[in-house]
Amino acid sequence: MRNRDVKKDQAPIEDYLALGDKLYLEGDTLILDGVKKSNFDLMDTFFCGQCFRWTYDDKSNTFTGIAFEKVLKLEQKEDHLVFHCSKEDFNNIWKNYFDLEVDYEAIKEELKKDNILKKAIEFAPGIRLLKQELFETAISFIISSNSNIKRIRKNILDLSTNLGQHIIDEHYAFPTALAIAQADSSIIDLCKIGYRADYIKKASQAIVEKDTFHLGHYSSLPYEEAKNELMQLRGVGPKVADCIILFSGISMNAFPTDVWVKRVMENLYIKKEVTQSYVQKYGQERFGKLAGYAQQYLFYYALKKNIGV
DNA sequence: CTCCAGGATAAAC
DNA sequence: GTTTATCATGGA
Repeated sequence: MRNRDVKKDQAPIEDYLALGDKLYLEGDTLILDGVKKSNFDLMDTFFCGQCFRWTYDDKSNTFTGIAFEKVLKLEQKEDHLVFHCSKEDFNNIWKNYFDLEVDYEAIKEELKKDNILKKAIEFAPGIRLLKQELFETAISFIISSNSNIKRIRKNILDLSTNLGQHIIDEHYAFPTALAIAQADSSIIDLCKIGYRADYIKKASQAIVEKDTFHLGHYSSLPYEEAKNELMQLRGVGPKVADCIILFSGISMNAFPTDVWVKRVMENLYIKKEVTQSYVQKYGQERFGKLAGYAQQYLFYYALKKNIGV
């Protein structure tokens, strides 16, 4: 950063009451002032397993990601974030993508009444739940099944490079449903998705045929109905459906239960071995409307602390 | 070499 | 309705 005093003298172009922050224009960047790692940590947010298209360059201390057909570069400073984007893109895309109008301090305060969650939250208090594009989320988590995060990231990068629209430099948008539905199998095979290649192609074809595959439709449905409808897609079972519901922002009541969440819940809460569906319902009932947030804090905590292994 | 990875599917119980 | 073998690929 150049000179904080200069920007402080300017009138903020917008207030963000949820964060208690203000947005300033500075050259061709935007400054979101008053953000500390304790309430928004880019590293933990991008690498806690909810998304797969962000990278970090430690030489420039810059995060680069692609979403909604836009490339964004970000920097985290001591008390502010630097957005390399226009005011229009910030307001139209990133403000919602980063969930900036939701008060995470209130959410964390509520969840920290639970002593176990308190430890998980204090381990990574800066995680925010991204509102990701519905189709990208669906395909990404179909690919995630029985895989690992490193490989998922490469699969999605390859898929975007081969089938997505070129944006700038080496960056490509996530492919459209039509692009995957019509893609030649030999091109998808280049991405080394394995047996999931058939899943994403059939799911994409079904999505192209549907006129209801959009956020508004699923958000208008009760959780169970949205989940059942998503599970009609090839490659979407209960866990993947919950990931789609949570990470695209359909409902924050979802509690995706993978091996790590199952382990941490069995070890720290339930104190015995149970089924996956038992853990999923238990989490939803225990954490209610905040189940999705609780899940992500617990998942990351379990993953990094190797709980239950 | 075997085992596992943010699971889903079809088939068997 | 609930368990179980199988699925393609890469890393440990």
